[in-house]
Amino acid sequence: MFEVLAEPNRRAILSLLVSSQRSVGEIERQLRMPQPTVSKHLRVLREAGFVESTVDAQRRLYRLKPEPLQEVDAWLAPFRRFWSAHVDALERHLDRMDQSTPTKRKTRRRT
Amino acid sequence: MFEVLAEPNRRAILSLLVSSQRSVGEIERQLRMPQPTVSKHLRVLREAGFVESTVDAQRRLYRLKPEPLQEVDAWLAPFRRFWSAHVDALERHLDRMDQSTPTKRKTRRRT
DNA sequence: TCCTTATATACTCCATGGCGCATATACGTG
DNA sequence: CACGTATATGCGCCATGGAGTATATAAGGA
Repeated sequence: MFEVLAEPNRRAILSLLVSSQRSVGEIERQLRMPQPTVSKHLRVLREAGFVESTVDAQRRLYRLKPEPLQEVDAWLAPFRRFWSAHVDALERHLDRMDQSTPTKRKTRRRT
Repeated sequence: MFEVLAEPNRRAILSLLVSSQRSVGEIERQLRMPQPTVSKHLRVLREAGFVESTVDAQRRLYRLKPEPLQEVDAWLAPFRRFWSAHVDALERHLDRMDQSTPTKRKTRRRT
């Protein structure tokens, strides 16, 4: 999942599709990348469930599927808790930097 | 950034650090990976700003830094809008699947 | 049917990156 | 200062994956 997103062109395709579905040719033109490249990346995205396609004459219309990105979002959840919990920690940190009153630290942090 | 996250061991390290900081040895033991591997991944994570370390005798204590993951979170934002907007779209889709009344589609989709 | 458009696939080349192993560096301790 | 512990780095090997080029497949139109 993250490997799929690691490729810049693929992220570009996803970002392009977020507004509306597109044909391969449209993606090719808007992102200025060769057609085989687009098709290959679409294949990867499709097999990973990031996009799906429907046939429209000779065109294929590709559109986003939410699930994989939702999983990424879910993976991020614990870290979101982490960084919101550390808004306070920053304050505590700044407090700790106040070495001018070096009283014995009582809230000692466990390792 | 996504390339850094593409590596499973690195994600494991991050997930481990979310609860508290750890030394290299602790990570090594808890994730059952050889020490050079841990150090190398930590290097990548450090250079990408995902973690930072402080010296504690011969140990290095590594802890999370929120910024890069917050960027990932930010990248995800437009897609979040997309999938919440498509709760309705799902209903419309199911509606469209009702092929039992195949009248000429009037809401023809623009490309 | 032939030609054009649209998309997918096959193949080769090359760069990148992870791993294992050995080794270097740094610090604390007897 | 010698030794053990903790961590970092260097090197060689190998697999993976992206780019480019050529070609295959499929559908529409004259």
